[in-house]
Amino acid sequence: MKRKKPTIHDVAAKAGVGLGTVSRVLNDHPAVRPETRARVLRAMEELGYAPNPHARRIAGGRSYTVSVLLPFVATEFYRRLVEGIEGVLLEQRYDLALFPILSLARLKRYLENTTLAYLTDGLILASYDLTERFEEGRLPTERPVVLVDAQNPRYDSVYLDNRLGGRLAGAYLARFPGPIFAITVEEEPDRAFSRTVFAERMAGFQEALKEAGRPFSPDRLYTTRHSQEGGRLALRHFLEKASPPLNVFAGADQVALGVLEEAVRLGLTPGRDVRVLGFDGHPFAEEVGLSTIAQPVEAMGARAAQLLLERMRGYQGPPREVRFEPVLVERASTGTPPAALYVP
Amino acid sequence: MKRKKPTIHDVAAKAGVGLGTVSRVLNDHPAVRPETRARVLRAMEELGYAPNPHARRIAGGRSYTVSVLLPFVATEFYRRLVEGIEGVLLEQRYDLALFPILSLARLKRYLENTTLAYLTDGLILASYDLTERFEEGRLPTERPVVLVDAQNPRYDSVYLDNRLGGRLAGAYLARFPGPIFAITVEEEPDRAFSRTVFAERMAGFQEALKEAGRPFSPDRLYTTRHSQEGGRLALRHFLEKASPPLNVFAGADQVALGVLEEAVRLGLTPGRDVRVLGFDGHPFAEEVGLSTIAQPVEAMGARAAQLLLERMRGYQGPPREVRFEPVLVERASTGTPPAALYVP
DNA sequence: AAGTTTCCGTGAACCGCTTCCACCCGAGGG
DNA sequence: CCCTCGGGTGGAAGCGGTTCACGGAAACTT
Repeated sequence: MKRKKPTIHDVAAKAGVGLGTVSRVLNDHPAVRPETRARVLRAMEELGYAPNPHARRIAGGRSYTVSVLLPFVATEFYRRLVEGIEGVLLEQRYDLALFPILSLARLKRYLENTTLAYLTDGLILASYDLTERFEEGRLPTERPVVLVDAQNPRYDSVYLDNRLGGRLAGAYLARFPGPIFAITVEEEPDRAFSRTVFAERMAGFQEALKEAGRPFSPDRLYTTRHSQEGGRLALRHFLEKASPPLNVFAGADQVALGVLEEAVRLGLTPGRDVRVLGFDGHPFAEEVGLSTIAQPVEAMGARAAQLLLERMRGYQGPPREVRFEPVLVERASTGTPPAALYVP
Repeated sequence: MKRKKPTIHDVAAKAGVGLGTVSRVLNDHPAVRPETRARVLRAMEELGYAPNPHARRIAGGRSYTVSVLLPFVATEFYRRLVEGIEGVLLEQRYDLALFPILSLARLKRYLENTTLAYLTDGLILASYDLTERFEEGRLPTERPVVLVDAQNPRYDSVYLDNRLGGRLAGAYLARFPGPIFAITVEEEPDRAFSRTVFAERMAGFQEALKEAGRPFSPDRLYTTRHSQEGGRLALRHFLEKASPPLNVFAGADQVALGVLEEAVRLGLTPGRDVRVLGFDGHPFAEEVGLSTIAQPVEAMGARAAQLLLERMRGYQGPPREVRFEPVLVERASTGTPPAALYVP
């Protein structure tokens, strides 16, 4: 005896109101007396009613769902980003569907086809600026689009000033004695998509170092993938070139974590023998006392969601760019910085 | 002047037939004369018509979309798996939506809420046997469910015999002279979900080794994450314990790749100084000449999709278990195996 | 007190599709 | 030659919502 899902009719009957009224409650329409609204809401509650998004889509042209296209990369960054996006969306009774981009072929299907993904009300593109893969640099969709963790003149975009982050890192590490090394992250080679965030971080880093009178030589840069083990290999590599104390800037917290891990394993003291500065400001950085250039990932996600909501509600203005700034967070992994600038 | 999307009415008008006929063509109903069908199909083609899945869902109770819930882990495995699933589904005019499980909270939302995921016609759960997280060991859904890369008595499941794979690896490496090492993969600790595939592989491996009279001591097992760099660290670690030639079984191709990489970097010759055997049989293994225990990932995905299709079409039988067997693929990374068994 | 507004609410029409019943027509049977 | 029978087809009804024209009652107007 399985009961069918309750519909709007059931709710209307139970609350003793008309269909239209229930619908209005559902859509936050103002013309409903508070007590009526309450009655309807209670009926919904009791019936365990939830509107059918397909029906809403079909009838109203809106599905109350947005698609988030994101790289298929399991990092804390995307977890935080989605959390930020979701926070805002849920509050507005919107749902979100994630579309991991496993391959270029998948992406094309997402966009060219009339799949469910494509029938949502808006699109958030994370990290990849995929626009150039399409004609005229525009995605083949008529729905609003917002980019996050990427910049593009044609669409609203929310991004972090990675160069500034790199500069903060450079200026900070320049104050310490000892050689300075850096680790940058390379994407998987088979990914056709290019990203520039890590390159920007390193550029800013070297810039600041140079300005501080401590130019950075390329052989002190180690490139690896976005893994903890990469950081461990990097530290070993550095230790072959110089002896402690040394300073390491890692382009990503996860990699920095590997550096810390390996330092401890080798009997070195983080913050003294090896000073490590990460980039991201992920929760785990705090747990392990990792100094880092923190980026407000959740806030960026939330902002992107807001921009998209505005567009979905009809805003037609020119593309907006929202720039976020990272901040330096000092913790134990860099020890106590010298009061004065270090002069080599 | 943006044209609206064509609907079934437009197609009907253009083809000079009734609505019902177009719908029948759409659903492969047999009662349509071939020439009529052709005319309708041509009209669709010319109009660029694609049926609206929301409308189909609402009207017929079917949306022609299935959800795939999978771990948010960027590995070749899932790329292949999805490819296998998709191949079968597309053929049957089904669409698929991916739902990456970023966190436990997300999973709950996918299942408990009335989100899009939940409104598709069927569910494929990859890798995680999530059933035990719910009451009575059943997912809170009435749609058919198929597990892949996991086993469960309550649902149809498609899985690889990982223990057998490990045994194959053990039996094979036991034939070579020189010490035998192994690398296993550990999942991210914060993931609440447990997986046993790697443990099973290692169990089988040790079993076979023991049977071959070459028992494996635990200190020859290195644990790392699923990264290439992990393989590199492992090899370094092994080289501190023994000198070449040595034999390495890596629980995953990607890790094996790191071993090869590091071997070359250290001036060792794969297949002679270091014999490496991976697990997965991913395309890149062939490119680099990596011997491996190959699993038919695409076929597993395809099979899972077939099982699901049967269920969606009404099959009510008891849960089915489909077991796949891995096979050993010999390539250059293990060199030429001795004709006779090696006797220590 | 009667006419206006404003506020709430109602339910028919409709969104794009599936389903099912009615209907047409030609072939086979008596 | 009339009657079935059944394949092929058309279109109304309905899926679960949104929207909108419309109406009743209360609140303001003169």
